Amino acid sequence: MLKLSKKAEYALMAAKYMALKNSSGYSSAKEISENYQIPYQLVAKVLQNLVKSDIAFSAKGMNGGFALAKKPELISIIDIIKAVESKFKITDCMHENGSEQDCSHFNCCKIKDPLAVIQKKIDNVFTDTYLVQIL
Amino acid sequence: MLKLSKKAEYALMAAKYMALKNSSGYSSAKEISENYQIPYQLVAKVLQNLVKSDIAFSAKGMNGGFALAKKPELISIIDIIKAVESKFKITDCMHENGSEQDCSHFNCCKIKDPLAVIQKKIDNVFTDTYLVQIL
DNA sequence: TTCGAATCAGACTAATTCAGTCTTATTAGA
DNA sequence: TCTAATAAGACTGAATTAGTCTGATTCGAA
Repeated sequence: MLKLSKKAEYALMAAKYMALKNSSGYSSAKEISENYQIPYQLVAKVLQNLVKSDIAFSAKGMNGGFALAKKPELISIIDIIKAVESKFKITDCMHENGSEQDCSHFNCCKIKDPLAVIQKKIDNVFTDTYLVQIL
Repeated sequence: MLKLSKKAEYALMAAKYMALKNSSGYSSAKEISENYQIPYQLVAKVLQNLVKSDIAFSAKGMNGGFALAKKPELISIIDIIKAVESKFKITDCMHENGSEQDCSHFNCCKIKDPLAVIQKKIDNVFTDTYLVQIL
């Protein structure tokens, strides 16, 4: 319960790798996979997600790879995690337009509002931590 | 990801029910189940867990049931959640005596320490919220 | 003293989620 | 044109979670 997914962990690790490599060229998925002992396919997928969210960019072909799009001081880890995990909430209903679809208790729920307060505090924990702090 | 379990939700709801009922006798599992639309067996199990953790006490037999052992101002919701969920960590290794058993990366992990800081902050969010705040 | 309403406990099942693999396509440089 | 890289999605197996079922125990009241 309340666990981060492997995808989220791998995304943080990959971002860290690229940040440490700094501006010295691209990091390939294979390179990160081998250095940090992460399954190749998973790192590759996670890196693609980072590109889609404009946290990193990629170059195809030989000598290609991935690199951060911004400085580590400017990348909040909540953005890294959200790039790979859409559901980042303590309950299923905890999003805009939450409805009975998400939870049969939606209309009679006794703890929705207090949990929303807690959700906001947890969001802040991640929002206020930047990539540079995990290097 | 990062979701609370149903057991945790039900525990908070059950605690809230008992708190609202205040000192006017016992609340039976059936009563809570019907009022808050929670499966009977699950509420019953959750209530038993609360008793084991000294958050509530029980009375068997007819007219028996459950009641809070302390005032809602004195019950932190982290205790309610921990009563029903032992794993309350963002990673498997995030506990005393974490080892290679928990995660094959344990000895080479690049993000363990920063995640421990985040874990502590999340713990504080729950520790600093009391039952009285979710009534 | 017997019956019913309640707690207590644990095994079991079904559903969902998650981690990881496999396969194939695409791209660009040597 | 060959090779090393990204890109993308389907598939599988494992693990977790939600919920059910069954039965035992306890106490009070009729």
